[in-house]
Amino acid sequence: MFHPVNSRTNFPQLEEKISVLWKNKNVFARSVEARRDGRRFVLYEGPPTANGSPGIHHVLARVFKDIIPRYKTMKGYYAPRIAGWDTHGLPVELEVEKALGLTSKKDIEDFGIDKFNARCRESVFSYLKEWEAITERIAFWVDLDSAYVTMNNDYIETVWWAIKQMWDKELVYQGYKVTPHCPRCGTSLSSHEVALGYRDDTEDPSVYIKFKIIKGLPEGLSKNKPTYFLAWTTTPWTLPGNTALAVASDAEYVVVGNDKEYLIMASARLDAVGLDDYKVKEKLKGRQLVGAEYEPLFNPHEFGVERRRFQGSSELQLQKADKKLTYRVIATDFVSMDEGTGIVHMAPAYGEVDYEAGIENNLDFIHTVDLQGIVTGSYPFSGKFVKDADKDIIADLESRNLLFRSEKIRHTYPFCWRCEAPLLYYAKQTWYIRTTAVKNELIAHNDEINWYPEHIKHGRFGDWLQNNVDWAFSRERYWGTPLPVWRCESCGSYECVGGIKELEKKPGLSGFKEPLDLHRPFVDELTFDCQKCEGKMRRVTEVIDCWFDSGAMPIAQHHYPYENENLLEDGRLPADYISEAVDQTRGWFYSLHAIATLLFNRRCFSNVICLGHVLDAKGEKMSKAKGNVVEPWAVINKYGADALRWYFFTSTAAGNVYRFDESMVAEVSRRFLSTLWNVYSFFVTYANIDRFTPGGEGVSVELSELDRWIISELNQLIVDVDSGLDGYNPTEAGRRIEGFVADLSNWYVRRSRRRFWKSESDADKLAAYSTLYECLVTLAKLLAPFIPFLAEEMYQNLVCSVFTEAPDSVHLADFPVADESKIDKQLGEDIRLAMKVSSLGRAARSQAGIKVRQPLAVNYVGIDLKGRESLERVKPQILEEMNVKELKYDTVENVAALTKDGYVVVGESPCNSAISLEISPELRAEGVAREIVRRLQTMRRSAGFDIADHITTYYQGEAYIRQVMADFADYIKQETLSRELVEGVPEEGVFAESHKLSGYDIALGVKRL
RNA sequence: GGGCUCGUAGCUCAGCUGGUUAGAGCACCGAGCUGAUAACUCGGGGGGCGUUGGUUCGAAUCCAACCGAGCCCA
Repeated sequence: MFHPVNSRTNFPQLEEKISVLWKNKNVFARSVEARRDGRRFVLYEGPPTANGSPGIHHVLARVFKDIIPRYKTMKGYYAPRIAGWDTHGLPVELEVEKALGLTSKKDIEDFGIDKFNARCRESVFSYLKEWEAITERIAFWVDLDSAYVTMNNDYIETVWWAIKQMWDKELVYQGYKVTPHCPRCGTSLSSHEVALGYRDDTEDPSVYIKFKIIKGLPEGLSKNKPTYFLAWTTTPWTLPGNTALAVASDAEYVVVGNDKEYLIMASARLDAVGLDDYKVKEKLKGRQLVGAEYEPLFNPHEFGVERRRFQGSSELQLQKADKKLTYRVIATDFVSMDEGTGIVHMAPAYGEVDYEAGIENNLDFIHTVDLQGIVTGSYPFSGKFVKDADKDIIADLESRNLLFRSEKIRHTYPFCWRCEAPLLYYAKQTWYIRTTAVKNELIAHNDEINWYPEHIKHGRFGDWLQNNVDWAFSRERYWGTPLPVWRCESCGSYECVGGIKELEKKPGLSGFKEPLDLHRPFVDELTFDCQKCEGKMRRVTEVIDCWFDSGAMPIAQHHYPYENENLLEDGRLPADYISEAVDQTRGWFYSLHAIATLLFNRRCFSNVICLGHVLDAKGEKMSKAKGNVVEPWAVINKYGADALRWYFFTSTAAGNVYRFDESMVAEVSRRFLSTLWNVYSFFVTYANIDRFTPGGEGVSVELSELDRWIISELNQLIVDVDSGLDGYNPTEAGRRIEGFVADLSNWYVRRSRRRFWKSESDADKLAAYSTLYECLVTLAKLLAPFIPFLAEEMYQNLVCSVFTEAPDSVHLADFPVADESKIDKQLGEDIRLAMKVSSLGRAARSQAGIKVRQPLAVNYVGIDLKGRESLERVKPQILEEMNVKELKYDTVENVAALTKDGYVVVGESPCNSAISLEISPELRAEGVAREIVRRLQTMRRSAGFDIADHITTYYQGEAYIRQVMADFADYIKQETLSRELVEGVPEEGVFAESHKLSGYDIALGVKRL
């Protein structure tokens, strides 16, 4: 006996019950261990930060991370999965700053780095419980107990080791990077923060400056008059940092002159600048200006400022003092003709594009401002804040006749969202990893990766690699893996430390405290002796980008190479599979790829499903501000985790955006899960009535054609689902299962109903039970990776309750293997056609107003010869489904012509169907008998009888009814489980009703025996 | 501003190696069936396949530009 299954169920409740079962039986761990001898299958879990609650998009990623290893486990792979937590980074710091009311780096330092970092340490696990709860609730099977944590000493030590490896290969260097910088908070802002602080209508200077040309003058100009390039800026304070002018190669430039001077600018901007009273002397292309040299507005060497020069990368070389310094004109592709003069002032220290152009053109690089926004050096305006220095600079230029015009404009400018100080784009010293040195390898290894969807490979990710720039990986912050670089206070030499033992051996080490904490400020106190001089080595202040932390997880989670030293050989790197959302292409996907390439020159992962984002029902991004964030718990508690999982797997291709609407999950539950459940419940109900016990292997039963058909479909399904999952396409695989379940429910079970219902337990009935049983058990296994709860419920009841020797969880079972010899493509096509013809027949009946319950003599089908053969093979099914005595074939044309003989014809290419409206007395009587049966069935139900209850039926009626009751007595008894058909008034208390059937009055009564 | 993706029925999605009249599910309307099924069956309304060009005998499908959305980067 199976446990009785109600046709309705509460999925969330069921799931929680199953969850407990798994826990009690330790199923996850056993499912992994059982495959210990199998080939390894490695999932890397991209670590989330547990300082906020998990959102619906996290559920999406986690179920995709789950399904593939579950499938692989069932296929015999050894697939341990380790959870991980990302614990460092600016978001964590910002959260803590907010909680403590701190607004600047100075605030943090006053508060104390030790106390601040202690708060960060607490904060990162503030939602750990909730993360663990949801992970378990959605059945993302991952080892939470051995989770790696990026802030642990072992983890950090491996990260240090990784940096040291790169350091030794000279892949780490110091350069500059232009970032939006708040001079008051003393920190860079992320682009997200910058976006918070844009202000329209900001008043700024708008000045036109003259740069005097020294060399490369256009010919034919009077040598007596000076010639200037005219450039424009809204940030005069960056002018002392100017080291080049940029033009557009293809644009037209003009030389205009008056009696005192010549000016050069783009013709397109002449009117806007208002040089009407100047005469055009010459026209030329931008490229003709390239290389022309001009005099700096301020020679840095005269004001005690250092001058450095790019060497083709972010590295800079100090330049000697040069009294006759000149700068030159370069061509770039970003010169705008919508504002300014078409000649752009370039200050590589104070603009991102300027900086990039600096690298490309080996320009000079000059810093004239410090991090507080104060002008350095010995300029007349030194010591002033940049925005205050503006007017002094303008005045200075005017006094030297280098100012053409000075105005004010209003435009949009970014301010610090916390302190409202104007942001400065500022080149800061930063540590870089020279990823460009391995660019070819990055590209080559990307070729070895299977991307789903495929376009990411050469699209978003491939492009990113093609345009690779060195990784600026240091952060001037507090809560992160400290950069393991020490600098000598006296000679300035650097050393990189790659591990704790190495550190302990450093001569003169001081500040080492137990218990060791590799975070600031404790590492900052570790000093040792310089090997080159008598000086002391002190750690630089930076921490590293937390993307480096997470990108190092393949080795750091195993504390490589200090432990697990064989991890490169035993299949743990590369991973077989990872999955995250698309925004990780330049985040985690990249950091994994880059680090593995830099360290080991191999790819880091072999297959990756790159997920689309989850948007709200209107297609808009979810945000707290909009209030459209979907709370995963609400959905899970209402519909269950399986419904949500199924929605994520099948609603759209994984790479597309998800337009999340709760009603979609509801639909999934109704359409798919409850259909499946009802087939299951139907089976259990009838199997229990008939005390069916599955025979297991080796018991042969004579299958009917219908059985052979669904078994054929089932085996085809196994092939399809297997190849879908093997190809990292759960969507396609899931949709196939949906199709199968629809066929199973709406054709196989409907067509087999009578086989289950009939009283005698013959071979045919056994075949039906065996077949449906096989379908359900196989479905449970196929579905296990998708909807682990429901699959388990079915398996527990269908398999475990019968076969004590079977694995005690569906997740310990093997994935089904198709028996391709049972796939009968022809039979599949035959049935498909039978379904179509049945549909046409029903349409014809519907049009004629004749119920399916009324038997008809003949059904004409217009179809080609091949179709006739098909239908002939499955004829009994059609006869029964259509309730006709005979099926006749003809050409489509001839069948269509039957209309004029009073037939009703319905057609849909390539076939049609016709029925006659004539009904013989015999057929009419049979129809009435079926009406009576239906009535009695309904009454049984209304009376509250059990399906298997036997009854006595009472009837009264006119002669015709009595005749029908007599003629069809056996049939009626069998269908309604009536032991007797008694003519007469039922006794007191019997459930009775009166009806008019086909024009005849009838009174019926049913009594449970 | 650049890159990638997406745009097909009211909604969610198929179709897109070019080839009859563009499909499914849900929703809606009408009818039917009902002792497995909040299921099912039949019918109906609802589509200028984002727009505009081009290639072709033929374009939802290939190409180009544009528009809109999402993401990433400026």
